[in-house]
Amino acid sequence: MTIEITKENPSAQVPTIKVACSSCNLRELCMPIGFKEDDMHRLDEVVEKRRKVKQGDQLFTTGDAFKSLYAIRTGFFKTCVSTEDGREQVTGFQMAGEIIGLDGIVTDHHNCDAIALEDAEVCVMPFADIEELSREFPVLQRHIHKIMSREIVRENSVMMLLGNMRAEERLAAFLLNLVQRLHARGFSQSELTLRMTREEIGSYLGMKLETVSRTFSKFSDEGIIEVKQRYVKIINADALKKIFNQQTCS
Amino acid sequence: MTIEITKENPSAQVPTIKVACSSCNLRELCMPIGFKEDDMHRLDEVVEKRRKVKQGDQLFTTGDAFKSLYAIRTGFFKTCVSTEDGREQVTGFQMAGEIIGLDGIVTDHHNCDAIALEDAEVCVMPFADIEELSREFPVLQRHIHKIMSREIVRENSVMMLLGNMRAEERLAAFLLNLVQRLHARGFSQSELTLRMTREEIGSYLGMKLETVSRTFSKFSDEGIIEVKQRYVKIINADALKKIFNQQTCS
DNA sequence: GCTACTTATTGACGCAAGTCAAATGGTATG
DNA sequence: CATACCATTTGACTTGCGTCAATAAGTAGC
Repeated sequence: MTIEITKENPSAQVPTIKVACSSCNLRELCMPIGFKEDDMHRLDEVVEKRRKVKQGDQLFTTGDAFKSLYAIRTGFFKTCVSTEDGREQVTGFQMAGEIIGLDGIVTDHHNCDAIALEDAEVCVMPFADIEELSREFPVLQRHIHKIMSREIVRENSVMMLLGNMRAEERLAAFLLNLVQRLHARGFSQSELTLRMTREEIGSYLGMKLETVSRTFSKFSDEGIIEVKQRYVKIINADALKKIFNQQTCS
Repeated sequence: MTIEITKENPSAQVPTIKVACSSCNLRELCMPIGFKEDDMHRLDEVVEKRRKVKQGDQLFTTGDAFKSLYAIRTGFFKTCVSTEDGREQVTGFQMAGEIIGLDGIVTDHHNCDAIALEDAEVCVMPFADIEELSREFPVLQRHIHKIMSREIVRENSVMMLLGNMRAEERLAAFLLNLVQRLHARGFSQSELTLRMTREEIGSYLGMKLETVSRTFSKFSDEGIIEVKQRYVKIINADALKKIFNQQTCS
């Protein structure tokens, strides 16, 4: 039995209830397109239940048994890995419609931590079910492959960022990527509220929080952006793109 | 029809000839274990043909249509991405038994260049066939998923390297990873011949070739390794591991 | 074996980003 | 609404690595 979750029925949003992808407004972000109407309801089987994660709590942590992938329904996450001596590397920031947990497939245990940066809700998708259904539906199979490939390609460009770029380029790339993803979700193309601290941005971009702060201030002084704590407004997107793309001088 | 390729029959190793995974000595590296004897021969269908790539040549390049994954049979590759202004980031080094091309799935076009660092031979595996067969064989399906997940996890640790570690730690990690993979292929645990230049190592590790060279010399002065151009001998693996793991002082 | 070219090593110096530190602004808690 | 605690900003100083440059060691072509 499937219970439709709507804004009008918020009390239905408890972890143990069956939920439907077929009626989810994020479907086109996390599910394949081109499904037939009939098959769509088979897809609903993938989502076992929903789970709420409070800000600051972990969805999973390194070493946890891997059982499911998670589609973010609401909220914002960071994933990170740590060295033995406690240094932390943020490996990504994830928002609604994105899938986390792929790191766990290879060893059957998670290889990073996923932490909610704001109160969040995820769809729990048992990986065994995903595999079974994707044997039946080539379009789902292809979709899963694309999601994993996309993550590989994303990480390639982060490596480029970390290996070759200077602080200003990194932050410009970061901001552009963030607004672009937010825009795809119906938010503003020029304004955003950061869900992470300067330290977390710095960890992701391979720089110290002071350098992040200074670079924000520099962009602000140059009239490229407006910053007030977590609020950022992009005044001159072209200037940001120019910093990111060429940095011809040097 | 399948023609078995052996050392005794080298003339069979031309690109257009059908080849067999079932008799390949690298099978346990690139193919799933637990296949039944009968099914094993179905697996042979995956490899369409072999392809030779000369040192310095590209197996594929950014923008090429994606059609196949490649299993490296012999030789050594680097994969890299570039910025518009020509800066290059090496995203990985791949050796026999490893799979390249996963970057192409998401957009149906390759998103990096794969270049042979020595004469190489790869098994061409059309992705459509892989997908079809993996619908039939869950063990193959799971294997593909694990390979992609492994790549994601590997890139996570490169991000840690690039974002948090100092030059010595990066090079120590690099050397340890390389000998470990070579050892798994039956080579020495303590000696290796680098297939890449200092510049390529530097690109991978986010440092300049001079810094790579200096760090090699420093390890050599400290008696941790012996270096003569591309030849490297690890004298004190524990010292390397210590540099990589803690770097407690700083 | 000579010439030309690529790769690697080493030194001297400069700078982008790190470190340390202090002040300020925000936010949560009782 | 006062207290405590973070997060952020900014300044002063340090440093690891980059840059530039010269030399040496390999390697390929003729």
